[in-house]
Amino acid sequence: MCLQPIGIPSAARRSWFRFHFPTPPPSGPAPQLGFLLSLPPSPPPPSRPAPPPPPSSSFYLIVELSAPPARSRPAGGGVRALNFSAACAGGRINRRRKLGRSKALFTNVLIMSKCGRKKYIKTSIRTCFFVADIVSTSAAQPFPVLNWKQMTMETVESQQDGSVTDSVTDNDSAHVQTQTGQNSIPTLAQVSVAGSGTGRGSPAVTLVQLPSGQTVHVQGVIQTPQPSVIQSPQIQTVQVATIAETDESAEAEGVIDSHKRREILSRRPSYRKILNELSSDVPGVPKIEEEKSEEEGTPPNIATMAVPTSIYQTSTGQYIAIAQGGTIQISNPGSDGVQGLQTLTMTNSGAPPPGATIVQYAAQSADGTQQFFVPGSQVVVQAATGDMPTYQIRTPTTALPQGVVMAASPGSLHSPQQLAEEATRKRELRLMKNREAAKECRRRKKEYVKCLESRVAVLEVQNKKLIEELETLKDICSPKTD
DNA sequence: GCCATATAACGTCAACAGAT
DNA sequence: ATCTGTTGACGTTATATGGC
Repeated sequence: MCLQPIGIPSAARRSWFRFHFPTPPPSGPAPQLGFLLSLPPSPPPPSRPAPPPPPSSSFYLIVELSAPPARSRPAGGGVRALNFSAACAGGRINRRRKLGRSKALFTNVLIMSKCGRKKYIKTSIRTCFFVADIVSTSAAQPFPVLNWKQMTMETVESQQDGSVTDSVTDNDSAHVQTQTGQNSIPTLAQVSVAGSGTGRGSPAVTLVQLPSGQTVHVQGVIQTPQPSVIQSPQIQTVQVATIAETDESAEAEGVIDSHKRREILSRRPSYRKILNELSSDVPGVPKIEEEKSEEEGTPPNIATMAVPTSIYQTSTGQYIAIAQGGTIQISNPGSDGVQGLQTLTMTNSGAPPPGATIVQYAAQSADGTQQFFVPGSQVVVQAATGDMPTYQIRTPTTALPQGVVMAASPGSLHSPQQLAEEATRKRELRLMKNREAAKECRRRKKEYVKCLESRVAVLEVQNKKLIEELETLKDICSPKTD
């Protein structure tokens, strides 16, 4: 299964992913729906089917739905499914009415698709619905390894009247029939609700009934298909140890230690730091890119301004072009020094797409003094030499362009009006940057939380296994009374 | 269908930390 | 000292959900 972003513009408020199955699901008679499941494990999955995973005593059930979104994904719409599992492709998981609002209670489900306003029908599984096996919880690979698995889903008819709407009864349930590898021995697992927390933030408890009759409690079942980057307790331990080693003065040790401890507790490391630290430890985890500037040679006789950071607001969304070493070449400056054709040379892919109309464009020079605002400009691909495409930003003006403002350095500002304009521009620029920063921060936080939840789920399963093992060993070792 | 509530994402502000 | 990035807090918005 490949994970691809659905065609949502970058300015969209949600990130949605659609799972594409390598083969279309067999169009067998309902309710038996067979399809092939794959997840991107590390290393990359072989062409299906993958070797059967080792037998495991427990698994996570991750429920997702079919029907692709009918329209652009609305805010909050269907998002509830994400509360429960790792990704969503549209549709939703219906909740049982009598169980309150807690997202903990998404486990007893019917797979349904919205076919109209507040009308839901049973639907075939087309996009994602998968069972992930946890096959490894070792220290070297402490996170779930998700394997390919061929599975069959069986929907259960409503025992009431068969109509599947919002009024799902308590008897409704979802059955997942799994077939591992070539064995094709169906094992039936029933998922039912075991918890009843209804408050915000109450833990999700899923009771998974295994074919053997064994039940497994799974809390906070969230799986990320990519390698997990949980901050492990070991890393925290190392950090503390390092701090302790740097304190050489025995006298001040207590004071400094407590001070540093306070520092550590007062503000935890940023998500970027955490994930980057982990990415260096966990191979295959992409690093969050740091901004670097790199010098570019510039042709002579062209007015050139280094652009450490450029921000574009185009008609199709906002783009932040981190012009790493990029330059803005004013190849045809007008009398104001800006009017005319500007050529933006980018060294990364942060530039707006060709054809995008720039609503707002702000560039700051290396010394932080000059800014341009060129609304209405258009991005045109001028040339693509090597890996450094060149874009032209065409201003729509004839005479002095509307909205084109060239701000001189602060030292040359005289009137209060100019100062006010400069302050306004700076504020707008900062707001724009902060807007993007907040978005990025939220994204990192979400990733971080997902990882933590995944870690919790793994550790709980591991804990359960260890308890079982302990009980078994106790039984073996305990002296027989009779 | 209406309404209250839940949820997720957003924008902004402010505080803080680190870089310059 | 100043600038800039990061993130918690807060209010807003849009939508789904559930009860009536």
